[in-house]
Amino acid sequence: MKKIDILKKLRTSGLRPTKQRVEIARFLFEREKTFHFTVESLNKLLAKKTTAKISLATIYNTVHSFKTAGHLSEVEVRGNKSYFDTNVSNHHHFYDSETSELIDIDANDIVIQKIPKAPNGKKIKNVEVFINLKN
Amino acid sequence: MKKIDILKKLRTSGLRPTKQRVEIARFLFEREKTFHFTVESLNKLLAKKTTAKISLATIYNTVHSFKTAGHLSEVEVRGNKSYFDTNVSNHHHFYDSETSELIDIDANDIVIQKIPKAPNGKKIKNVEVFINLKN
DNA sequence: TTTCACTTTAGAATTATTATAAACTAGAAT
DNA sequence: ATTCTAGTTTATAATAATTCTAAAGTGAAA
Ligand SMILES: [Mn+2]
Ligand SMILES: [Mn+2]
Ligand SMILES: [Zn+2]
Ligand SMILES: [Zn+2]
Repeated sequence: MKKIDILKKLRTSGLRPTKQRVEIARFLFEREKTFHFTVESLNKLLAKKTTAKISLATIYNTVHSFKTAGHLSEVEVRGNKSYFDTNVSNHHHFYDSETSELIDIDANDIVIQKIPKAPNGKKIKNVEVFINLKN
Repeated sequence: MKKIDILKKLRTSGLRPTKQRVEIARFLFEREKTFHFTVESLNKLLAKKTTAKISLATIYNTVHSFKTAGHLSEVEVRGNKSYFDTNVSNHHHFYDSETSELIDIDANDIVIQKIPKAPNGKKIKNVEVFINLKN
């Protein structure tokens, strides 16, 4: 992903490209593979990777803006901490509770044959599969 | 579920049948259908239902003991609050984000045809499906 | 250069949960 | 029945994750 795309991510999130936001955006989006993270882990990684200091509040704010804009998704998986995901397409996850790690599963790699119909008056928004792992 | 079974739930959880614990256990287990709850919602419901005052700490402790003993399961579903489930068998859920409600889906009502194999050195512990609902 | 809306940040506040430690209670032993 | 004691309850403190607040900083445009 090029720098121009980073600026686009920010623009489409309604965010001005400040030093801090560009650092965060580059760290999140300039990568090949999906990145799963918590705000805590992102904060630590950013502190190691970059010279500039970025406050936790800015990380929370920026991550939420990206989520609202659809550039990040949130994965419900582990207790009382939020997990975020740079993969915003419809997909599934392995979850390794030993390491607290998520691994992507492509939507096409899981095929559901039989599914119940939604309760009265409701519709199905999406289906999420978690495959929990053990050693 | 009879009172004798309630006492068994407590005994098998390593808990003496105190007034508070019996109240909690009866409220959780003397019902036909699955009950999904948070500690907060359980606390409110118990406060309405019973005369005796039960402290929040006791509710947390008792719920955790039941979970450890396998009489309750925890469902990862909504942000930063824990959801518990009186259905401890392998099953799936509808999740209605409008009402924050879970609805059980019998394991047999979802059939998965194709599933990826676990990553190197890992095994599949279980598969959980969430069907998110909208209006 | 001044302006001013937007931004960052430290720290306070809030929420969910867990830990602590003093007062209480159920049984067992006398 | 009374005593004893390990287990229990509870208020409150501590912790953890997140959100809020308000003061200081920044930068593009006037
Ligand atoms: Mn979660
Ligand atoms: Mn959760
Ligand atoms: Zn993912
Ligand atoms: Zn359930």
